[in-house]
This record gives sequence, structure tokens and C-alpha cells, in this order.
Amino acid sequence: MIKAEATSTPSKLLDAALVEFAAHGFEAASTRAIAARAGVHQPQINYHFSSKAALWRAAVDHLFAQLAADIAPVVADAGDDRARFASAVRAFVHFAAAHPELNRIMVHEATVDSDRLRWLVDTHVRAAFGFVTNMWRTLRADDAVPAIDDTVVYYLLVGGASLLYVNAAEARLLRPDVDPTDPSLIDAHADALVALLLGPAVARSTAPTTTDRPIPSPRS
Amino acid sequence: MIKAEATSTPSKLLDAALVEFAAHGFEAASTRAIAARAGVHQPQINYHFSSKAALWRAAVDHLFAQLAADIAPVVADAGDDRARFASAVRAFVHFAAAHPELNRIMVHEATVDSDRLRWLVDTHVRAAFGFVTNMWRTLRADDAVPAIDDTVVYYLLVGGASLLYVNAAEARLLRPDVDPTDPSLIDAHADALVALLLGPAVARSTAPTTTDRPIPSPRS
DNA sequence: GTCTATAATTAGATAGAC
DNA sequence: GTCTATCTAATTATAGAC
Repeated sequence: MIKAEATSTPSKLLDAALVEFAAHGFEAASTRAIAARAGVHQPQINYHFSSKAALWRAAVDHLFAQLAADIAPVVADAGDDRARFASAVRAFVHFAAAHPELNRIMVHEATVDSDRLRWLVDTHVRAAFGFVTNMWRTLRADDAVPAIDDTVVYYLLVGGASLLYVNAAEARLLRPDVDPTDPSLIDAHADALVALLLGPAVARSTAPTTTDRPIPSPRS
Repeated sequence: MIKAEATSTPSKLLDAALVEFAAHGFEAASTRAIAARAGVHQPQINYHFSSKAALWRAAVDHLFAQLAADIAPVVADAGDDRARFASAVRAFVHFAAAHPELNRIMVHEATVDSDRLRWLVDTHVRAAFGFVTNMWRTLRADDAVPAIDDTVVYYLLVGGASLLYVNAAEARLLRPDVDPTDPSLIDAHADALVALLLGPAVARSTAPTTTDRPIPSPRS
């Protein structure tokens, strides 16, 4: 199941709203365009949701719930902290590729302070930030990872994981022969990010000690 | 000189336009807000520039010219390819921190195909992309860097270098005690990115063999 | 070159028939 | 619950006095 086909009007509106808000940002996205994409008339938005802002919050809630559903089981799995962190990074890269709307909405909103940004941070982002930074400080205490500040790591990780998919339209213009939705590219991307942050030992979750497609350490 | 105080109306409009376009995106940024920020009246925009779109292009041209002026001398310096690449990465991190407008405008535009995106890519981005990917392939041919695809590296690099500053408003909400404009944080960020991509040997341009603030290799 | 006034368009939200 | 019609406000751009 890649994506269930929405049936009810509210559900169709949520899906359409995500695409439009992600593409254009809150202000520039029009309720008429959202309604047209959903195949309904514009006043339906105010009927099923009380306002454009309420639709935006509902759409963002829906998306973060999907992220939590994807990440939670991976993190709950057994294994040491390094392996769990590596699995979480890989799952996040795959989510960023499958749902570029999430990080598109984040960068549209996070460039300037606003009520929407405060709501985003308090409702959804702070918990994710805490998970990453707490985990990283734990790993650093064991000398299991490079000595990089946890806030810096958070933005290295999120930025490095998401920009290829956030800017997929740009990537297609730069490299028409590369498809940002190609699963093997996404796997290679996730492997690279894990190898850079945690070292090659945990680079492949499915084959922890594999020697195929080795990622050599940078020479020192 | 951090930033010259603009005097002429066109110059004040360019500076104001960068801030507004970066904060809100092209569509959501209003010419009235740009004019108000510049301290002039709104019709001055159409007098000095022919349209909102022409003002946007002029502002973007101005910003990419500053980027080129910052990066070119660093790249022209002597040194082997690894050292030149490391210096370019460091200079880019510092530029992203000093001019967050550049990457904010990029993410606002690159989320969806448009005439503005095509103009951006053809006029400014393709050359930068070519520099990074050509350099990376050269380094890979010498086994001097990890075996990561060059397109993936470009987005890892740009995303990892810029998101902390693009999303500075979010970062301040998450960590009120951390200032994304703090020079020591920016240095640490640049060092970390260089160390991850090129190894700790070239982590500090000013002290290539220093042992203070070591960045240990991830254990394998 | 700068100002006031305004034209033409489009936005989110609402009223009321069905 | 869905439709048409429309209200109010905001947008970019222009006209014309100075």
C-alpha cells in the first residue's frame, strides 16, 4: 500500500491540502486550488474545517501521525543505541522521500517566527528534536560517535536527509537521469548518512557485517 | 564590514526584497511589505524595477554574486583537491549562516517546478552543482572520500550546511540558549561537516595538524 | 524621482437555496 | 452535505500631479 485513495470529502481535502501547502506555503496556497485538487467546491473547506488555518493544522497533524507510526516500531526494536539510532535515521530518510510534504512544510514555516511555527514546534517538533539530541548525547558519552554538538547534529541530519526530496523539482532539472524516488538511490542515501554519522559498521541494517557496497572510511 | 547600509532606493529595495522573499516566498511576499521595509512607497518598485518578478531576479542575482565573491578566492587558493574542497565547504557554511536568505529562497522555489525555478537553476545553481559534483568525483577517483553518489553528496552537503540557518527561527524556539549566529557554533558546524565528508585530517583549515578539539573517527 | 489615487484581479469566508 | 452567488479585504500595477 503506497497511499490509500481518499474517499470522504474531509479526507480528500487533507491529502490535497498537504500537496498545496507543501508546494506553495500557507499564505500562497489557495483554498480554491486545494478544493480543485480534491475535486470539491471551495466552500466545502469552511464547512468541514472551520478555516484555512484549521485545515492546515489538521493536515500537519495527519502527516506527523504517519511519521510517528513509521518511526516508533523501528525505535522500539531491540538492539544497542547505535543500531536503534541508525535504524531511526534510515526510517527518517525513507519517510522524507515518501512524504516530501513534511519537510517542505517545515522549511516554508520555519524561516520566520509565527503562530504557526510555534504551534508546529510545541505540538510536533520538540519531541522529535528531544529524541535525536538525547540519543546523540548518550552515544557521545560512550565515545560511539564523533564529537559534534547535538543541535548541530539535528540540523545536519534533518537537512542532509530531506533536501534531496524537498528540492526534488530542482534535482530533476539538474540531473534528469536521476530519479529522487528511485528506491536504490534512497537506500544509498540512507546508508551514506548512517555511515557518515555512525561509521560503516552499522551502514546496512539488513546485513550488518556485509562487505558488498563497502563505504570506506575517509583516510586520515 | 558586516553589511553596507544601502543608500539609493534601488539598493534599499534589493535588501528589503531579499528579506521578504526569503521569509515568505515569492507569492506570499507583498510589494507593500518590501517597500515599507525599504522605507519607500510601493509604486517605487515598478518604477525602479519593471515588476515584482524583475525585482526578485535582481535580488537573487545580487545574492549569488556575493556567494561567488566569497567562494571564488577560497577555491583559487593553492592546495590539493581535498584541502580546496574542505575550504569551499567551510566558506559555504559561513555564507549560509551570514546570508540565510539564499537557501531560504532556494527551498521556497525548489519545492515545485516553475519558471522561476528554471531560471534559478539555469542561471545560478547548475554551475555550483557542477563544481561540487565534479570535485567529488575527482576525490572519489583517488579514494580520498567515502563512496557516496555525487548527487547525493550535493544535497547532503547543501542541506547539512544550510538548514540550521534556514530554520533559525525554529532553532531558537527549540534551543533558546543556542544562537545560530554565534561564530563559534558556525565554526564547529563547518568543522563537523568537513570532518564527516573528508575525515578529521582536514577538519581545521587554520591548523591542519592541530590536536585541540579533536573529532574522533567513528569506531568501526 | 516621488507622491496620491485607483484600476483590475484574486483571496478567504459567508448566505441561503436545495 | 453540497451547490451558486457574493461580500470584504488585499493584491500588483498603473495614471497622472508635482
